[in-house]
Amino acid sequence: MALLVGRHVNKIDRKGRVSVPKSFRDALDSDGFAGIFAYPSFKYPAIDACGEAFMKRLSGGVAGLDYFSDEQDDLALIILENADRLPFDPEGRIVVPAELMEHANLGEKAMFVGRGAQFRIWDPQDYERHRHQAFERARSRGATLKLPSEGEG
Amino acid sequence: MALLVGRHVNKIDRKGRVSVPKSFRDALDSDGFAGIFAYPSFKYPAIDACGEAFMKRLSGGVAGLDYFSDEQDDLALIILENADRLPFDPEGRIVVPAELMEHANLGEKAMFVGRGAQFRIWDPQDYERHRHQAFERARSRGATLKLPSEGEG
DNA sequence: TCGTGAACCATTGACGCCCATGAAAACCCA
DNA sequence: TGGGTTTTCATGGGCGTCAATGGTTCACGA
Repeated sequence: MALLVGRHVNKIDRKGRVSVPKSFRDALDSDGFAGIFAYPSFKYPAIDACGEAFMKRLSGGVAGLDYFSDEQDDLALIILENADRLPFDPEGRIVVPAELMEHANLGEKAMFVGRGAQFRIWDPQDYERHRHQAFERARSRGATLKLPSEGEG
Repeated sequence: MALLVGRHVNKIDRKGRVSVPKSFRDALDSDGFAGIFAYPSFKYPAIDACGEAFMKRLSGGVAGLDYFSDEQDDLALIILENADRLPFDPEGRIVVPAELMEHANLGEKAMFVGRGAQFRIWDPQDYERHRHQAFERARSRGATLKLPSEGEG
């Protein structure tokens, strides 16, 4: 699947509709279902989202996932139970359920943040704070990154 | 992939477009996506950039968490979340997002600096200062470099 | 009949595509 | 080796298309 990257701020209209960025739709629509799966993030006031392929990895083989450490089974279960299936309308928009709106503290705008195979939806201001903090932590720590060797990616 | 080397200064036009040096485009266009991925550098007022293959290594590293310590995981996330996918136009130019323009202190010109598998984009004057400092540091430290043996490239 | 939600249509503004120009480097041939 | 020619690359601007957005209509269930 094409990588989900970049940040896009879109408006949430009076009906609760938001356009999913075109590049995200393109990356996801090979997944079989024209829409996204969304569930509340554990660590942040944000919405985690992905396409059907990734969701199937969660539901099918939690065992095969390195993604989550010790409590991976529990987490996958919680994700599945809390996930919403949000189809695109003909213009590529979704309707964000009230529960998720509240969890992510969403108001007039929603920021879509690409994370490779998934993406997150934040309130733009919350994300800006979160990002700034993460940046500073990494900088003050003098963070370095060891990459997997070529071909393993 | 061919190595990215050399320094090139190109002009940023009124629309925010810059030509990516031809030699860089040639080295990257075997990556599957005709364009670059760009994200702000931690340590410098500069833009880090790479092709899709390199970005997928990062994305893969996040998904296969084993490769990363906690710190490295954070860092990879920050890179992924801050990355922009910048496609070439038919003339081989990209549009630099306002946020990156600001981070790298870019004005009328952009300097592309090859770094092997990636490259950086600097304001030409900032780079000159940075380069001078790095030179001095290395000299005063008596820097040496241990190379991997042939074949481990 | 009324309320809810989804499909349809219309607007606009940004972005990508196209062509034209200029400059520089590579190339060719005498 | 030097001059002339050709190709390629960087640059600038105009224009068309499409993505994002807002409103209205239509279908269906209560």
